[in-house]
Amino acid sequence: MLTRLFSDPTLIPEGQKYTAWADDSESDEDKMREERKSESCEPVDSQAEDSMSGAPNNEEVETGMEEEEGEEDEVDEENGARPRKRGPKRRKMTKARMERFKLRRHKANTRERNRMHDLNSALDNLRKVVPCYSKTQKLSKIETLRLAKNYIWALSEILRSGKRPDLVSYVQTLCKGLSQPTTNLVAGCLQLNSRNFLTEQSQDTGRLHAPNSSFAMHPYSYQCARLPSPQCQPGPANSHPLRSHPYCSTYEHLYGNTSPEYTSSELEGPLSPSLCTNGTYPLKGESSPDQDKNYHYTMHYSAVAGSRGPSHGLLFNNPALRTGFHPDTLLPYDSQGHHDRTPVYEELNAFFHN
DNA sequence: TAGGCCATCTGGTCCT
DNA sequence: AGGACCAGATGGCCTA
Repeated sequence: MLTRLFSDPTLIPEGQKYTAWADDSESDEDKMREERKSESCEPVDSQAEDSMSGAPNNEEVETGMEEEEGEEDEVDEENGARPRKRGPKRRKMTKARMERFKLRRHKANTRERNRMHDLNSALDNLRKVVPCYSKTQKLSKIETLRLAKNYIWALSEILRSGKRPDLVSYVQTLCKGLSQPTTNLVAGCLQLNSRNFLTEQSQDTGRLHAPNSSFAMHPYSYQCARLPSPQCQPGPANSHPLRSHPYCSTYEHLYGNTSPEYTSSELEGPLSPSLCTNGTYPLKGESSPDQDKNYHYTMHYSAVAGSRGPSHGLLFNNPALRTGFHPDTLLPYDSQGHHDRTPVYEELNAFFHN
């Protein structure tokens, strides 16, 4: 690869590993890529750069780039050949200019890589603060953004209305526009029994979209029953999944049981088999006996507790919160351990149960 | 094997 | 001039 020709380890930030750099063996694919790069290597050098280059004409490199030179190469588009390129004429590449171009390109590639890594890092942080975080089964970028948007919207509605949202509506809000696997994941994280979901959806539409529902003004359609995520399914014996799963907080944990059909007995009983009306998207490892040890999902509500300012006065102006709940004691998310926010959960839980 | 997701390279554009 | 940002292209990996 071209970049490898100029691979300078000092240009790679410490602690960052890139596949392209880590792999020292040059595969056929790499060679093909290099050839492709050489073909597209047509830098337009500035006059200044040209003047800097004191290379004599006999230093001109015989490469495919010179093919762009001359009128004879500007082929008529109607003939189906390459379109005539605009801009200044390509200058012949001397070795020195070629070296400078490659160095420039290499530096730009490094910057771009770092930029994308920063972007991915930020995305990872976002994954941690939206519901259903998992280190082992990450949400895709687009799904993370969608879920984050829905989550923000749901929290905003809670703040605005000051009411406990309906469980199903809450899940619907979170899952709006998400893919089926992600929807299953979120629903599973919320311990939403798929049978209940179907029942409520088909029989209780009026309640779901009742005027007093926090999420009633944004109805949307669903195509499939939401599967209880295997990651949060009940463990062996009579252990409640929420109790057996230290990182699996739930809607009920926070808001209490608000759905008539969503009883604790159903929660504690065996969940119905995985159900999907369109028969697709069973999650990987759904029936795996050791599924619990492989997945750890969290539900996050600290954003509600951490909200401040006049626009979020609802929670903190609530008398229930004035007793024993001190928002000033809350730390920014980054300064807290990710799984170390139990007191916040408890206080929020107390608020929603008052 | 097709499709989704991702990392990387690349050239263009805009800004400082 | 150089960096940031962006979008297109490409190929690898994984899964249904």
